Amino acid sequence: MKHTHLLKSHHLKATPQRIAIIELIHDAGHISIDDLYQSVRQNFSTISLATLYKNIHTMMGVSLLREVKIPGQKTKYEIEKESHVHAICKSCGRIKDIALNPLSLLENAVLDHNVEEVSIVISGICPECQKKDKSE
Amino acid sequence: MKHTHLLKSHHLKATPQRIAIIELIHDAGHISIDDLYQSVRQNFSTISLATLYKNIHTMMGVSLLREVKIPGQKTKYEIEKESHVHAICKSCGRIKDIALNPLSLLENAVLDHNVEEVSIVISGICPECQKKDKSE
DNA sequence: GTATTTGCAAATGATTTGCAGTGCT
DNA sequence: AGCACTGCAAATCATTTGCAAATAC
Repeated sequence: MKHTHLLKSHHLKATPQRIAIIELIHDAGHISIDDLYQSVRQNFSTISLATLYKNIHTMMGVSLLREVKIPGQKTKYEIEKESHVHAICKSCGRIKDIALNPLSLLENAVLDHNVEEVSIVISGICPECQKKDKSE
Repeated sequence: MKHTHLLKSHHLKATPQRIAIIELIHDAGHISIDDLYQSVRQNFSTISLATLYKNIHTMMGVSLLREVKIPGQKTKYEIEKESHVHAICKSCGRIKDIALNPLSLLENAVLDHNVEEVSIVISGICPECQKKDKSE
């Protein structure tokens, strides 16, 4: 499936490089710049890292991609979708998405009873800044 | 309070630089390398970034410090303590720790009803690797 | 006294920028 | 046609390494 529509719907020009980038990130699930670069190069031997970085930032700007930062790993990127948990294996390094619903969490985390570390980050506007914004 | 005992209890030599580093991270809660460097320099004008990095890695190695990676921010470091949630304000950038208990979560997240994004990462050993390990 | 740590300088790695040429719509 | 995108090279920022001198225990 060509991901042209994903780009168009986010008001970005659908260049072949971008289509390839999305295709690869989609297939990989989560991918680092290096791995992405190696893969894209197989179809676009002349693509530059600069182009990759620029596109990734452009796509993050329109909420098409999301940065995944994990302790001890290089930054990875994923297609933005509904909130989910990232489960990392300390042995093989693979990342698995777990849906945010009780059954799925139970099956994956509790029943496998192998969770060693949890890192939760939430973001929003803190109460102080909410007050400030209103008074401006 | 001198954090000498923290170092000793983790089997690390208590150099004045290390004591200052821990002191500052403790006071700041979460701090980036840059900010830490600027602060430490006020007491150790000759300290080098290399020393900072080396010490931070040494201390992470013995689970005294922990890396905090947040989308869109530089890596920060904190003293390792019981699991907690990091709440980031998108406006002022400040990071607040929220204890992992229902009341605290309710008060901070739900009652302030300002959570825009959630990022959860769990790590452990995946079922496949657990099997592999057993059979080796 | 010895092994570790420090601080410097230099190397490496990651990301960004400027700009001329190209290509999408 | 016009503006955004690409790719190159160079710049910048982040992190690591090697090594001689200093220091904790």
